[in-house]
Amino acid sequence: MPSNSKPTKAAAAQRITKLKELIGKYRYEYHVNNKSILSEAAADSLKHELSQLEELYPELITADSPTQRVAGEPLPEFSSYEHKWPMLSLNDVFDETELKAWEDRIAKLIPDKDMSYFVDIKMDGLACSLIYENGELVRGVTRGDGYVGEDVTHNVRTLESIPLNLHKGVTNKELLKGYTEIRGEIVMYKDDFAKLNQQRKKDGLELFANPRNLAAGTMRQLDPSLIAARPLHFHAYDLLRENREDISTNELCYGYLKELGFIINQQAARKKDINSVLSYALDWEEKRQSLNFNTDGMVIKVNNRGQFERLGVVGKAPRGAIAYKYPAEQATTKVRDIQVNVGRTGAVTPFAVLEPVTIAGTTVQMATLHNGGEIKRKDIRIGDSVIVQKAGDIIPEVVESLKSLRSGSEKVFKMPTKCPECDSALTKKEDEAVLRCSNLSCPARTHRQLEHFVSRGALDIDGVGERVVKTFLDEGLIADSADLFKLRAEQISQLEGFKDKSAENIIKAIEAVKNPPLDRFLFALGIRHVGIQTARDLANAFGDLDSLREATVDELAEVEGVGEIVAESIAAWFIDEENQQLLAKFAGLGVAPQRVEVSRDDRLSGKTFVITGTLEGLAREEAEEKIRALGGKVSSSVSAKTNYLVVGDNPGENKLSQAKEHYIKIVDESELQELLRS
DNA sequence: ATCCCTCGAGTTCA
DNA sequence: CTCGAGGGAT
Repeated sequence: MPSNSKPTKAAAAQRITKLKELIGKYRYEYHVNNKSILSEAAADSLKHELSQLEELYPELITADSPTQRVAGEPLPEFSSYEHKWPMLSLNDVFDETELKAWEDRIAKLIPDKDMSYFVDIKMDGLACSLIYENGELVRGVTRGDGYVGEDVTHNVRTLESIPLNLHKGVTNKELLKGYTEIRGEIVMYKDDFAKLNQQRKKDGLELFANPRNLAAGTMRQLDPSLIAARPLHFHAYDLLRENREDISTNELCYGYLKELGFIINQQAARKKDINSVLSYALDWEEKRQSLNFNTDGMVIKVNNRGQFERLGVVGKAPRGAIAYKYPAEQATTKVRDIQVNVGRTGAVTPFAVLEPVTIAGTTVQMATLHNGGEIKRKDIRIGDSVIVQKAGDIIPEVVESLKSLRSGSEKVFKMPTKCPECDSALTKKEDEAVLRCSNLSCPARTHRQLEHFVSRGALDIDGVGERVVKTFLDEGLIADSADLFKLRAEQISQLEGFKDKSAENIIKAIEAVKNPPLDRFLFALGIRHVGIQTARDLANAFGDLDSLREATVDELAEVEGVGEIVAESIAAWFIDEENQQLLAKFAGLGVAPQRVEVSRDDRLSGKTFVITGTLEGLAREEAEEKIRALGGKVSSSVSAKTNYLVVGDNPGENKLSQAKEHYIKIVDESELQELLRS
């Protein structure tokens, strides 16, 4: 959590006031205007900070603090409707210990031997209750504050997944008589959401924030025809009757819901004990990305509905059910500082140093800010409270700064005008976003270039990574990439942390890459705009280093994928005096790239592959290599021209949904192997 | 001139 | 993984 030292009482009081204001505003917008100005996770994070401060200074707790009350207000535009039975919320648990504590609590209250559980995915949508009289839909009501909701009958009638009449074929005919209430969640599927947003992007409209907000926003439209135009779906999870004996277990309940014509989650299942519940929940924590709707956890209920009733209600939540919440993917924290990094091309990129915060199970303390423009656009200042999330589940990103929480001591960050490494001037090209160090031999650039040279995909020297490169540079053993080939084992073994054996190994590894394939060597040189793909195209077109060196800009630009800008950049690199010396140095040390052989086997020619997720049998690079060897192309993003999407473990959501959209063939690893063999 | 596709560059943490 | 820019098709 933010702030590790204890704040003074005055500072805490000030902070508490601001937190209360912001959380209050969030609640108001959320419940009254159905607008989410913060994600639930971010709001939770702020509430957590608030309750921590209140714990520190209990005398600062007031009755109107968000930590003290629970309520919401119905929408003014719709008429309110009082729920016959309140739509309670659930208490949360976050880990095994808390889950087992819940089990202990209910076991004490009901010492039955035959306790089993019913588990379902907790959908991130809009809770809604449907009332049927004698089998006919008469009313739809939103959750509201749990006691009073909004009458959205006209709107729910437009959803195709909501039957206007309960299906007569149900095995329990009682359910078709009298009053029957069906509860469930209205959601928008992720692929539908992506499609809608893509269309809006094309039309230049502002993008929707997330499926839940869009579903909620849609339901509060007063014109039902607008709702019909948006793809919403109702997934049922509960059925309530005056006579509770009509349905004895939740498992049966789900069966009836299905028979009555409702969508239920396929993943819902009965579990015989709490350990099976836990492993099921953990299993879905990993697989949840593959669901077509968002979820932040699982709902666990006592399966027997009689037992559930007997357990009763504490506060605003039933004892017999619990929400097992997955770790949030968003949290709030503070920006301690903003610093900059100099990259291989001299690009200066700022990043935020954050108060460490746990997001989705990992501790985050840094996040890139991309460039000065980004900082300005998001108005991020040193000392700001910010919302941080993991983009694509891996890379942390600062979503926004919470301006209303500012105390006035925050500092505006200015991009430096001089290189932090070598003090040279920084320049920015017209309408380019990045700032670059003008000094071609800036030590930071040399350093990063060397790291690139030895990296995977480039020369890939075994045992030589970032750490070792830095040591060699600092100790003055090398000044450029060619110097690596001059190294002797005695020089290395003298350094701290290296033994004779490891020094030998490094020398061997360096020797082993003296004749790299031309494409890798070109890539390793680090010419601007020449990545591995372009390096490959160039290697294929020119065959050897000398022909490439002598090529004119026009000749270079004839290569597929190389245009004027890239051609100029390549020619300029070879003309540069220092680079010529470097190449001569390589030649003198016996470093000679191999000509590339063009493959005869072209069974996959004309086919474009994209890989997502982790493959089990072969490394990603190997797979790419094999596809290329057979004339296929491997691209990094899915488009209409992609032929196959190879899906491994933990696939990227985006690629998957785009592939589905373009009806691209999706293959798993074994199917890929099959393609490579046949 | 405009759109779509592809590639390069920079990035975090375990 | 995401963003933005370069290349090429239309």
